[in-house]
Formats: sequence, C-alpha cells, structure tokens
Amino acid sequence: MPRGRTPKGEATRARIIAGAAEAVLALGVMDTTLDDVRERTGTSKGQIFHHFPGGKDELLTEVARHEADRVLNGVQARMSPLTTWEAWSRWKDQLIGEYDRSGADCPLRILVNHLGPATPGARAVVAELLSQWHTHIRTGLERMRSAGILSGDLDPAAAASAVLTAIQGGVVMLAATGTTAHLEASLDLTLAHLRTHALTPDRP
Amino acid sequence: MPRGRTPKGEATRARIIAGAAEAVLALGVMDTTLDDVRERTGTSKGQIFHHFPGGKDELLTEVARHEADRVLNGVQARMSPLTTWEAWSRWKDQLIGEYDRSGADCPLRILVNHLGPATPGARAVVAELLSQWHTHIRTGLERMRSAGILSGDLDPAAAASAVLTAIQGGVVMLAATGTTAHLEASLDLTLAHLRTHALTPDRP
DNA sequence: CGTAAACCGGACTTGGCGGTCCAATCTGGA
DNA sequence: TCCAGATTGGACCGCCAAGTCCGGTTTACG
Repeated sequence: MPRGRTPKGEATRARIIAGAAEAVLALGVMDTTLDDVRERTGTSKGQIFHHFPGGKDELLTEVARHEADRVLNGVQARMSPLTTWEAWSRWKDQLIGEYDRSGADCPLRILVNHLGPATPGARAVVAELLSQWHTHIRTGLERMRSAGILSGDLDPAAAASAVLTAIQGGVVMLAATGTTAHLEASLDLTLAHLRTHALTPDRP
Repeated sequence: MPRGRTPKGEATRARIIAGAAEAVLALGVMDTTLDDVRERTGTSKGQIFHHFPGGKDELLTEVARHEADRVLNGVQARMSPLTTWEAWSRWKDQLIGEYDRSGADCPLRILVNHLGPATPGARAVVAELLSQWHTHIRTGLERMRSAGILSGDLDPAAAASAVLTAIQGGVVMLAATGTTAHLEASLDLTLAHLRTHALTPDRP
C-alpha cells in the first residue's frame, strides 16, 4: 500500500527546489543543468527524478512557484498598506534602493522572462502572481478612493496595470542597460500622475 | 593574397542572417539550431561557419543588429514627427493596434529579453538601440517645449525614459498574460501625464 | 586562360545534458 | 521484529546540436 512521502523525503525535495532556484538565479534558466542542481544540493540524479517524475519541466515549475511565493511575500510585506501618499512614496524609494543594491538578477525578471515561457505550468504560476499583485495594488487605490483622498476619475484597475507595467519595464531596462534610472523615471511619472488625482479629505 | 568577399558570398551571408532572424522570431533564441537556419536558408554548415567564424554567437550578434535596424526603422517611420499631441495619440493607437495583431512575438521582446543577454555583442547592440530610441523621443519632447506647447516643468529625458519603459513593460506583460490591456493602460497613463504639462501656444 | 582564393556541401566528430535503471539502504507502521 | 515501500547513489544510455574537415566548384583578377 502507498505510504506517502516521508519527512526526510519532503526535506530533500524542498532542498532540491531551493538549490535549483539558487542555481537558476545565478546561472540563468537555460544554463542551469540538472548536474548543477545535483552538485549544489548534495543529491543525485536518482533523487531528482524520484521527487520530480516530470523531469526538468516539473522542477522548473516548482521553482517558479517557489520564487513567486518569495516575490509576493516580499511585495506584501513591503507594500502592505499602500493606502496613503506617504506609503506610496516610501514604497517607491524602497523598491529603487533594493534594485540599486541587488542589480539585475532579481527573481522577478527571471520568473517573468525566463521561467514563464519555459513551461506551461510556470506560465500559469506567473500569470497568477501578476494577477494577485495587480489586485493588491488596485485594492489599495480603491481604499484611497473610499477614504476620499483619491478622485473617482481615476480607474483603479487601469492605474494598477500601469504601476505593474512600469515595474516590469523598469526591470527590463535595468537588465538591458544596467541602470535603475529608467525604472525610477517611470515610477516617478506614474506616481506623479496618481497624485494628480489626489483629493484632500476636507474638501471633496 | 586576400581578395575580400565576393558579391555572391555577401548575398549568402545576408540570406543566412535574414533566415536566422526569421527562425529566432518563430522558435525563440534557445530553440533555434544551426540546422534550422541551414534548412531555412538552403545553405550548409560549412557556409555558416565560413561566413561566421565565431559560430553561433557571432551569428546571433548579427541577427541582433539586423533586428535592431528593423525596429528602429519601423520606429522612426511610425513616430517620425512626435511633436504634436495628435501625433502622440495616433502613434499610441497604431502601436497598440500593431501589438494586438502580431501578438507577443515582436522583435523587440526577442531582442531585449533573449538576444541581448545571449552574447556581449548583442547586448551592446540592444543598448545602442534603446539609447537611440530614447534620444528620438526626448528630441520630440524638446521640440514641443521649444514650440511652447509643453511646459518647462517636465524633464524631457525622464519623460522619454518613462515612455520607453512603459513600452518595454507592456510588451513583457503582453508576453506573460496574452493581453495588450496593460500596455495600453500604461501608455494611456503616461501620455495623460504628459498632457498634464500641456500649454496652449496662445497663453504661455 | 590559369590559378589562387572565395565559396559550397555534407559527412563526421565531440561533448554535454536529460533521462533511465537498478541495486543498496533507510523508515515507519502493523 | 518485519517488510513494503520510500529513499538514495551513481553508472549508464541516447540524443542532439555545435563545431570540424575536406574534397569539389565557382569566381575574380592578371
């Protein structure tokens, strides 16, 4: 009778995913081989295919899930209360600072540009991540509208799309040119435009 | 004594580049093999390595150059006189329409996201393309400022960065989600913000 | 012409990577 | 304790794509 995974096995499986994610981040998706993962995690081919019968595709999908969780958790921790103008401003500074420090090897770019296209499963994971992120931003804007500090003229969904797109574009430009200037310019302009629709709670 | 390339050789070389570009667009960079190129162009391995001694890397760099020229020519043809609000508006509609039609397989994405990282030479080509494009947009904005229809408050360089970034981000979102909605939202917001700084030539 | 170089074709070599196989070992529930 | 099934190690296989080689052909220049 099938007895299910054992804790030890589960741990190994997790170690493989983490190590693979590390390798993918360091080497890129296409240049990461199963032997890289094997060596980095102190495992063997047998284990990899035992825990991921679907082979490399399945592993990459799991890596995508892993990274997406990481990104989203980071996002939500950082931009939890994106419901005041000060929060937006702080959030932007923090984001820029982070990319200034870490450079172009961010999980987001790998995820959206490389893991996404690699397998159908990963594509779904990426779509889900973007969707959740979009919802998160949109919800913040809607709250601001309810609170009377944001004009009803602004479509929260469209604005959230624009913010998300600015980030994606900025990351791409960072990767291509090595500078965060474009990311910052784009975010600045986008946020400035949001502020264009600001209301003071006093006079509606 | 070395006699230099012959016209026939030059033609073959060009055919190989064009065919490779086609293949890369259709199959993606990583899935394009030299045999694909060979078959598609009716040539042979010997020819490929005769004309590109550097192998696949050199060929991909040339493909990048080829595609960059195409993109930039397209850009300049389409947005030549980006110096009036009507021109901006028309340009945006045209861009969206084009992406709606052609989907995510645009040269721009391939170029920036796949060819760029592939080889150092291609990276330089991409950087140059982005730089020229940026200059083109910035120049348009500067002309508008001189013409008195754009406020001096707006930094043309930063605004150009934002436009470029919006396009890049939009293309990425298109590839990831399959819809041009994000591209459109981002461009709409960006252009709306530019218009925020509009002046009428009458009253400065 | 004649010949040296440019051009062409395609069989062949090589290396690396995904994936398989199987024997050995561990683990947990009855 | 006992043993079925989970886990592990690592040798091995097969494929496929990059790159090599070389003999034959065409082109350009004197």
